[in-house]
Amino acid sequence: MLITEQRRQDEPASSSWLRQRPERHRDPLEVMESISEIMRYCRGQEIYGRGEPAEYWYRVISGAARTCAVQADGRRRIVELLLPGDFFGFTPRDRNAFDVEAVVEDTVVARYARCRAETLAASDSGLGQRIREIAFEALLRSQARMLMLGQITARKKVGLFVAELARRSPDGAGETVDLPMSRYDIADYLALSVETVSRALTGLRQCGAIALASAHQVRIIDWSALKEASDDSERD
Amino acid sequence: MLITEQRRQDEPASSSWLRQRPERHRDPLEVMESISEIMRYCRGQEIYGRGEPAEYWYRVISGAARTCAVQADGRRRIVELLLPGDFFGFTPRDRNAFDVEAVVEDTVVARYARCRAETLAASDSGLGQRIREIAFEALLRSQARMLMLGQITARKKVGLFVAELARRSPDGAGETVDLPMSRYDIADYLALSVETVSRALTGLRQCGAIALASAHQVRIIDWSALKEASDDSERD
DNA sequence: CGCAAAGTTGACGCGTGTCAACACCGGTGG
DNA sequence: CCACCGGTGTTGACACGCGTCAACTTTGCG
Repeated sequence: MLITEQRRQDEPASSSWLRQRPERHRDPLEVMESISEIMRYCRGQEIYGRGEPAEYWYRVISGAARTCAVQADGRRRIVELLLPGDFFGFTPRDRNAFDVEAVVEDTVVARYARCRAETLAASDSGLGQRIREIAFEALLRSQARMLMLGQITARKKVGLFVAELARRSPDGAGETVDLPMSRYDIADYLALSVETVSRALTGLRQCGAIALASAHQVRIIDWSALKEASDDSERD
Repeated sequence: MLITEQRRQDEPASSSWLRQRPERHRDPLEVMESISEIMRYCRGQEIYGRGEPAEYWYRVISGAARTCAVQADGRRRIVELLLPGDFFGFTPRDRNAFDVEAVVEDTVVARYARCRAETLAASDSGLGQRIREIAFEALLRSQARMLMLGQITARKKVGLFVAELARRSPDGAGETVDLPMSRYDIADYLALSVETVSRALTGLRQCGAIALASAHQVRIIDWSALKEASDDSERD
């Protein structure tokens, strides 16, 4: 199960965003809070850069962040979208492989000095296991995302993206989702052009799958139409 | 305990496939060999299935394996291509998320009972750290693969695929690579159709980037043309 | 009010999926 | 030995969806 699920923008500074484990055992992660530093970033601000020494592990507290890469042809690609509860900064080397930037204003992040965290994990095997589990979750997320990327039609990609965002959004499977990112971000995330993302969204709207309150507020109307958005039927 | 048949590939040293760590310290993974069981699979045979209890971690000794998923529209997708040295079976839940099958005949795999491995890691923090590191590597591989998937043209996807396979192939960056898998596998791996894969390969051949000895033997001629295969110049 | 960034919509060319036909290869049985 | 067969790989024809370029509208901010 996921640890996440819990975050809300307006959580107080405590560690209430840390999902409590089932009753009698506390989450081993709590011991890592002793070395956490809270950082706050502006919209677009770099959290760390590619090639820098990987000195920290991070966790999103509130807001959102993106993992960016620039490929040979100059296109930017967004490798990961990081939401509250997500860890990042995991790398097998001693240098970071990608840039990470804040997506929204006042993105708050906890960071943990890597060497100190490793030391903690060495003496607390429960913590070590928990971090492995978190890494496995990140891997599974990445693989699930790959399936999304492999979709043929743009409408399916965008539909699955909105659905996933809704599933992970604060109120669980609520019907309204807000897209914290710009169309450009979505395009780079799904390996599409901005125009195609825009067209896919209006297409989903015309199909009756979603409604767009504002450009960043999506209300999901027909959940199944969203996910299986291939039925090229309607055209209002 | 109970390693019956060591992989018979002409490995001289007992665990030469185990990456030696720098100097004075042995790889912590070696202690995990005490609980390894060696398994052998036929071409196409299932190693484990989606939804089964995740009881083991695995490592490819020789041969190759693929992580498969079937998406809603019935298409098969290959999520991971597992080559010798790669670990798999990592999942945050208690059930496997995907199917894994052997790609080539006589694929040999070591498996480690998950609970026993966790116990070992709990008492040997070096091992725990090493496993985290391996999980981070798997994550990085997955992310690198995503960048490959995000390429626009099929020729770039296939070119990068061949290049990566060459880089990871036994003889390092040798000039001849053999594709252990069928065109169908490549297609499902790159989210393309079989025909497009075939066309991309002949396109690369006509561009002078590669030569095809047989259908599964690729000789790399122009390395840069392979990677930046977008210059839509020649057409023999 | 005015400017710039972000988002939308249209027109058009090209790459890829699809369907189809064919070539190639290994195995089987007459 | 050859005929037959199924699986695999290649090539062609065609339609459609996406990228690109362009123009316009909307939003946000001073």
